[in-house]
Order: sequence, then structure tokens, then C-alpha cells
Amino acid sequence: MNDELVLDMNVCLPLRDVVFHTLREAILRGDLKPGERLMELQLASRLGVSRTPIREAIRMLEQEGLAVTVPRRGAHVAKMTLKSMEDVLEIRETLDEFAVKMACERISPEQLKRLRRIKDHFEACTRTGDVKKLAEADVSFHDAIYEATGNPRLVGILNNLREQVYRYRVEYLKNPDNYPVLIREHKAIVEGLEEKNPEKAIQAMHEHVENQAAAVKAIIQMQT
Amino acid sequence: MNDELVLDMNVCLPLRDVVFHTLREAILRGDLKPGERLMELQLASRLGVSRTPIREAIRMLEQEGLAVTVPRRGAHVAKMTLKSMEDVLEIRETLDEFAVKMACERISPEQLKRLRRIKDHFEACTRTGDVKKLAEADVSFHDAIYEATGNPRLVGILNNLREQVYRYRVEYLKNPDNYPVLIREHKAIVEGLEEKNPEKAIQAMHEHVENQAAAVKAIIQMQT
DNA sequence: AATATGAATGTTGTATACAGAATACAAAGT
DNA sequence: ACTTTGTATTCTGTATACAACATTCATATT
Repeated sequence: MNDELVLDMNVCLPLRDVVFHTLREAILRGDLKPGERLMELQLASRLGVSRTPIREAIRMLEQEGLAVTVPRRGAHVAKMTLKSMEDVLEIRETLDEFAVKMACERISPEQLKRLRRIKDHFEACTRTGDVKKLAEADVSFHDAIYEATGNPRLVGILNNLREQVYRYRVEYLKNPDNYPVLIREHKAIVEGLEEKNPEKAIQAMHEHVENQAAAVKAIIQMQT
Repeated sequence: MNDELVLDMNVCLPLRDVVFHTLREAILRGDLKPGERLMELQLASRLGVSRTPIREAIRMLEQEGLAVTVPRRGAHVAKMTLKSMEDVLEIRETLDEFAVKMACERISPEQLKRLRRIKDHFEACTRTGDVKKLAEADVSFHDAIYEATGNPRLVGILNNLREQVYRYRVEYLKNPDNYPVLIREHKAIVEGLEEKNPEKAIQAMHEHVENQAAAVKAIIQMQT
């Protein structure tokens, strides 16, 4: 119960948004654990705000699937069962393949250039062994593909789905044994996009997400 | 500005949920039009509650993509451009096909029986010409397939996507010329599921959603 | 006449107050 | 010892108060 929970007051957004982002980060980082109660008064005093922005942030987390509220009994961090994780992962597989297919048709030369740079940066990060940076680079890589679809709604859904598995994804990235595979997969995906070859890109993405899905499931089962 | 907006107080849910459902219905029915401002005090007095539940409901609508809020300037009903509708429709195509594929693997005999009943009910509704009932039957049909995937997260996403096109979908259902096509498509989908033939089911669903997508786009362009 | 200024009004953002439900714990009864 | 009931406490649900910002319209100035 150490105070990892501090608001970034330098941002001039409504407090509800600052609280929302703070709580989301805390949940994804694991500072707020699945099942942990989100008590308004407690959070309000910890973050130094009133209950109102807390409540609104909870409503937002609820719609994102990161929190669950039971009427008259308050909210808690959503629990992640193996089943619900599998549910998320199978949707992600479908949409990630769709995204790379669309990106194949729509990606611009500049976006492709940027994607190559991000891919190289990811490789560089595997050599430093900085897991945090690596995770960021991985997120950037997929974001670059999402953006190239030109479909903001799809970007939103995929980001939300990624959120759900974020914690376990980080575990996967902690094991350097996976790095060569990841680099090879990223390379194949980029090649597919460069060649405007949807079949290749989809196939590469399929293997990529399937490997990650298997790893994530293994990690979850280990934890139980 | 007639008072279509009345709360159903017979439900014993928190007011925020009642307000949320009321506002969502109003938006989907078109009583609250795209771009229309959602002013807290006004809604509060119209619905006979305080601002607090209104604000929480707006936060929920926001996360669902039905409302947009600009800090310090309040919320308005999300506008639906042709582009954003196309974005939604192409995701829906992908996920609807995925859903029917999964349903093919996982649907239980009881669920299949129920689906057949709903299909027949839909056909019956086309003969009465009651568009409201027809829309409900169509929703039920797709819901039955979604449920059969056994993936609640997928159900949630698909319901949300359907929401976005709901208004225009109803227009499509107003034209009896479309009924024979719809009945044929539903029949083909059910057959695919009965035969546990994913290729057939996916193909049937593909044609079904593609036709609807084309119709919806046509309707939108007519309105401009 | 056109633009700038400023007060008045309206609206959102946040805090707080109060009522009612849920929970926990202790004492009494079986 | 176990269940039950009563009570204190905690927490949520809702309303309201107040401050800060945005908008509007009238007035003044160039």
C-alpha cells in the first residue's frame, strides 16, 4: 500500500481525465491488483481530490473493461481469468490480422519508413535489455501498423484489447530467449508491408500474435 | 424538443445507469441528433435528477463513442460521417465473420434450435410489416450468433459496433424489397451453422453484412 | 462602420453534505 | 459452540453549492 499513486498535476486536463489515466496506469502496471477494491473516499484522499472526479474516472474504467462495479458495493479492478484472456486474445488475433491487411493497402511511404525505424529501434532495445523501453518499442511498432489502417475506430479497439494483456505481455518481453523470434517476426511483417503482399503480412502477423498468445496463456497458468 | 426523454423509474438500478440507457436509446432512436449538445443542467431538469448521474452517464456514453466531450465546453452527440461509418462497417464485417466461424465450432444444439426459431420469427415479421419488431428480430438473430461464440468480450464489441449503425440499419429494414434477400441470407447462415460448415457460414455472413454495409452507405449519402 | 472591451449570463469542474444501503462485529439467545 | 440480531461504521448514491471558464451582447473607441 505504498503511495505509487500520485497525480501528474502539470497536465491541464480535467481532473477526471488525469485520475482516469493515473488509475489505468496503476492497473496496467499491476500496482492496483485484479480484484482490489476501488474505494472512492480512499482514492480521493490518496490522490488529493474529491470523490467526483474519482467517480467519473471509475465510470470510464468500467466502460473500458478495466473495472467492474456492483451497485451499492462499489468498484474493483477487473479480474483476469484465463478464459477472459483467451477471449481477448482471439479477438486480437482476428483484428491484428485485419489491421495488417488494411495497412498493406493503405500504408504511405512515410509511414512505412517510420515503421522500419521503429523496427530497428526495437532491435536495438533487445540489445540493451531495457525491458521498459522494449515494451514501449513493441507498442510503437504495432501502433504504427494500426495507424496505417487509417481507421481510428480500429485503432481504439486494438489499443483497448492490448491494454487487457499488457501485464502479461511485459512478462513475455522479460525473457531474452524470445528476442530472436520477435525480431524475425517483426521483420517478416515489415517485409509483407513493403512488398504490399497481404498474404505474407497476414501470415507473419498470425504467427506473431499466436506466439504471443501462447506465451501469455502459459504465463497466466504459471501464476495459478 | 418534445419530451421523449422520460426515465423508467420502475427499474431499481443506480440512476446513472437508468440515465445512461435512456440517453443511449434517445441517441439511437434519433431523438437526440448528432451534434446536439448534451447540457447537464438541462438534461437534469428534463429527467428530474441532479447533475451527478447525468455526468456519470455522459462519461459512459463517451467511452462508448456515442458522445464527445470538449473540456470546459461540454458534451455533444457524436457526429457520424460517412468515413466513420465506413470505419465501423469494415470492423463489423471482419468480426461478424469471425463470430460466425466461432459459432460454427461452439454452438450448442439448444442455441441452434433457438436460432432457427428466431430466423422463423424474423420471416414472420417481414410478413406483418412491423418495422420495429423486424429490427428487434434482426438484432436477436445476430445476438444469438454472438452468444454462441461463447466470447462475452466479442459480444460486447459487436453490440457496440451495431449501435453505431443502428439508425441507418432501421432505414434499410423499412424497404420491403430487401426482405427476400434478408431471408435468403439468414437461411444460408443458419444452414452453414447447422452443417458445421465454416466456409459456407462465413461466406453467407460475408454477403449479408456486405449488402447491409452497401445499403447503409447509400442511405447516408442520400441524406447529405 | 468595424473592432475591441467588458459586464452579465450560462455552463462546466470540483468539492462537500446528507441519506440510505452494506458490512463488520459484538452481544444475546438457542 | 453456533446462529441470530442489533448497532456502529463504512461506503456508495444523489443533490447541491461554489468557483472558474466560456459565451454573448451591449457599449465604447478608433
